[in-house]
Amino acid sequence: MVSWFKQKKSVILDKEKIEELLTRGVERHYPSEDFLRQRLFSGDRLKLYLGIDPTGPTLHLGHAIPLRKLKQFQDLGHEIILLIGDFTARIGDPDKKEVRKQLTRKEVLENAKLYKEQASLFVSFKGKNAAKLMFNNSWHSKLNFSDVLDLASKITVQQMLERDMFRKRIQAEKPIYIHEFMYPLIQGYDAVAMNVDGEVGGNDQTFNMLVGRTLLKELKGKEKFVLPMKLLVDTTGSKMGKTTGNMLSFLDSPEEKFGKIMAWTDEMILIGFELCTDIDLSKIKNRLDGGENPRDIKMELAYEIVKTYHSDIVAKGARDAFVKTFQKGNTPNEIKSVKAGIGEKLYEVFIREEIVNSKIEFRRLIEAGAITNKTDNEKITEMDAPARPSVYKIGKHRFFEIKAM
RNA sequence: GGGGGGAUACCGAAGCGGUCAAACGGGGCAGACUGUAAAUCUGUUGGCUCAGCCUUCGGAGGUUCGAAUCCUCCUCCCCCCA
Repeated sequence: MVSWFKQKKSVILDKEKIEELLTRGVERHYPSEDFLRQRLFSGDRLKLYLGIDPTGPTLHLGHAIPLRKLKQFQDLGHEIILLIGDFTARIGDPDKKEVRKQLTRKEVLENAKLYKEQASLFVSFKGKNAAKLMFNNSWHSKLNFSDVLDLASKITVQQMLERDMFRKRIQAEKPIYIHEFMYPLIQGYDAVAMNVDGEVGGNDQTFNMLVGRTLLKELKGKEKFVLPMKLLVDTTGSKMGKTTGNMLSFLDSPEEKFGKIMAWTDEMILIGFELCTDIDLSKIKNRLDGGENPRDIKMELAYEIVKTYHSDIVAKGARDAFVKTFQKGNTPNEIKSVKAGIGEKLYEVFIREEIVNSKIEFRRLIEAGAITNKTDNEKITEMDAPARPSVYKIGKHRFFEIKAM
């Protein structure tokens, strides 16, 4: 009883903060918003987690959104866990089109290496309410076939088939392997293994998170809340997916991050503020409605986001670089520099440095008038133009400085 | 186990003996327009020693002057029946 009293005291019951937590960026609430509100006001210290599968070498902006939500829970004194899906990543969450290539344990661990460090930009792994880092291989690797059967008996095939990924596969007459089919079950078991009160994640994870909810209810009689977050997408739906390549990576340079955000459509400005900053949304909305140039508001968004990853000064620098390069058409301060030998042709250097893939690709760029020598302010029109020590620009965004060897 | 259908470039999808490096759509890249926006329009999207040549249509053989297209075997997938 004593410890229970202690826990009660450690949780903050700030009404405003709780409402912000319940609404900002949240797509839905399971089982209900009121359920979670009651839990938050009950004074209980809740245990919740965010699971990330280390399928790629770095976190990206999409991960930051639920991480920020996790942070809000942490700030209120709740117990938060960042779960690295080192087991689940090997299977891969089923994709709507193809069977994923299975990763090796080594690849997965390699990917996960920087995750904690990157996640600590948002949640704290230090101090008195430090976030915990867990790995789901530690329990999944111990389950045997009999355990798996017990779990599998809690979910029906019909329930599993509700997953849109599976439906799409079936519709497209593409194979679904049993190990993929079991993915939601495996991921769902995480909630049981950690015996949590809740989970946050992207809206695309709703199905998996709900499987966890079902399992926890079946096995421990516990009502797990599930908080799916809105996804950062443009009006057409899925422009920001990592497959399309324009997702902000944590490892992008500040300038790249700034530029990528500026390339978002205007319709994403408000959702961008909602999901990636703490700024009051009503003010932004008023300004947008008031006819202010969306570009300027987007610049602020880009600045705010870059600031969360780097620092105020760096964000300002990225903004200045953006203005200088794209609004005034100058050369950015920091550009990739490559060496060229005497007598080397421009295409030879570009191919060697993998700036272009082939000679014919270089030719196409020449023919399109896409390559400029910025130092001489001259368009390159000849295939065999020499590689001069100058700054070259390909298209709008790519700058290279060639230096003599 | 039986029967039928299918595997085509980054993805989807035409082609079914020569005119096929392969229509069309999406995505990518580039150009115009702009706010590096978005939308739109245009070009381009295997490689090279570039009016030509080489490699590519699941894999391996074969038929043919000639194959993505026909035949054989293999691998994989889907559907229907049991």
